Amino acid sequence: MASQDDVFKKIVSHAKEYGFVFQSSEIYDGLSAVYDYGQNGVELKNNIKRYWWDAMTLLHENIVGIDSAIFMHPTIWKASGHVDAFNDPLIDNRDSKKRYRADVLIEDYLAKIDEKIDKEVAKAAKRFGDSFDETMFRQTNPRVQEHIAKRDSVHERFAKALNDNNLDELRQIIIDCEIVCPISGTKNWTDVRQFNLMFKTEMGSTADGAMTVYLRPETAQGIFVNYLNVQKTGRMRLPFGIAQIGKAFRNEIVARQFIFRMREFEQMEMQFFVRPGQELEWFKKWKETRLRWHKALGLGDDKYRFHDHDKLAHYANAATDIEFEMPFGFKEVEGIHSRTNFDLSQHEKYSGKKIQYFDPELNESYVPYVIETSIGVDRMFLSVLCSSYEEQELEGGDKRVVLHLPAALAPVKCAVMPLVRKDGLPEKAREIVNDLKFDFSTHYDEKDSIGKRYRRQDAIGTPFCITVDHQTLEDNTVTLRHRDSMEQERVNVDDLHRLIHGQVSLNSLLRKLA
RNA sequence: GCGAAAAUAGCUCAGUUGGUAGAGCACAACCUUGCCAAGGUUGGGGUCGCGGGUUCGAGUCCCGUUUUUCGCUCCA
Repeated sequence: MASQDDVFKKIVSHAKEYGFVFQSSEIYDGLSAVYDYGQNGVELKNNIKRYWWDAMTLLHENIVGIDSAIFMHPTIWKASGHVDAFNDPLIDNRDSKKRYRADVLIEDYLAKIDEKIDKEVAKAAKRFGDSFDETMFRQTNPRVQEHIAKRDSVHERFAKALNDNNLDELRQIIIDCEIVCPISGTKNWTDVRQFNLMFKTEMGSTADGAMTVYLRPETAQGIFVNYLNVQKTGRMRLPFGIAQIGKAFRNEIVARQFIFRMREFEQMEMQFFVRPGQELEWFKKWKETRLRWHKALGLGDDKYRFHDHDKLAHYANAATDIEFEMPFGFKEVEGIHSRTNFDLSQHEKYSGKKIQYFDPELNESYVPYVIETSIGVDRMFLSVLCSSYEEQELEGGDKRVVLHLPAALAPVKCAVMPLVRKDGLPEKAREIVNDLKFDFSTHYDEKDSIGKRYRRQDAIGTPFCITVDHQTLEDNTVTLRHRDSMEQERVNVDDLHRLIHGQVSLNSLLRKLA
């Protein structure tokens, strides 16, 4: 396990040293759980996104893409359940380590005062018998009056604190009322915090005209609210899917493990709309389709497993994760959910618009059911990086660090280098670059020894190195060096394009899926 | 969020009882160089995460804070 941690540390260092991932705002000490992609990272990430996008939209004629805004109408998050589920003021007891809703603690306390009053009343009623005047008793009895005064003053503070969303005041009420933890019996409380996972901001420039809007915590809702637009303008017939790639934001309480759990992250989601009753059949189909997409990358079939959910979310009737073996264990990379008609029905209810599909075969209208495939771009990036990283011992005791990236995902496809920096070799190499650069991301490098230059390319996962030597000037051939085997072959310059294209194009990956 | 550990050059790290901030690799320039991190010369780069305190003097001791990692907790 320790060596696994070491490997992960090395991968994180490597990611920084070679321009894949940097900590955000690093020169200002960084920002917790936010990361930037560097010059090589952005290329790798874009290639991953392109692989997914093409697999969805090119290979399925009934799947189209959209790009919805990050800002959405706030009511959408009420409809989806995101607002209510995560707006509670929470407080922890440091001794029992239990977490409570602060408002519930105070309400319980108020209820207990009422119980005390009722007890006093009951006792008096027993004593006075038929002549007991309850209203009079409540208004005049000093002990009851004391309880009522206490209750009313606390209730007033409580209502005001809730209304002002004043968390400090909520805590102060708990302290002042000497409310104890039901488990530990102590008053050792933390601050009251609101664990809303959604980031809030304001839209509109004037204070009174401003509206609270949220940064979306998932991209899925952007698809649901555009269901009608796409279905109608695209003349889509069920079953069909809508795909989207975009940023999402979650104010995670604990965000850790490098780019595995970030506060700002990117999702690739596809919502597939089907006839009610057929959803589980499609769920199964998409499980297989998605796993095939992962395995086509060749990172190792044994690195994947399904994790079926036993406990289902309120909106789902089946759910599974595709987990990938990271250096820190099997972790969720993609989720596949059968979301029923929950989301579209909720939007029907909250928007007042009819969101249905007229099925010409059944001759009836219904709210479609949805199968969702949702994959984290950054997690995918991490899984590719981790499984590609290798420290090799070479013959003669040399070492090299090589990224065995799938060639189609590599940030740089080939590097062209003159064997020596003289005799017209650099010029010839430039000539080759100027031809290849229109189709492939191509590096030129003439600095340092040839071995060193190979190692530099290995470290960022460049699949091919092309070396120009004196023979090139005579017969127009170069050596083509393969990253993984380190083997070289002598090929004609005119064949380079064809040879490289066959290995590095997305096309070659996509064909495995057909 | 709680507990623990760490932070020194781009990377990996050393830095003695508190006494002028170092190494290897990397980077830049020039020379040399015929295929897997070659050699030579020269150079750039660090207010030791940040802010206080103790001290004649702090990378080193104390307090706070930020970030990261690990365990627990949480995860619609």
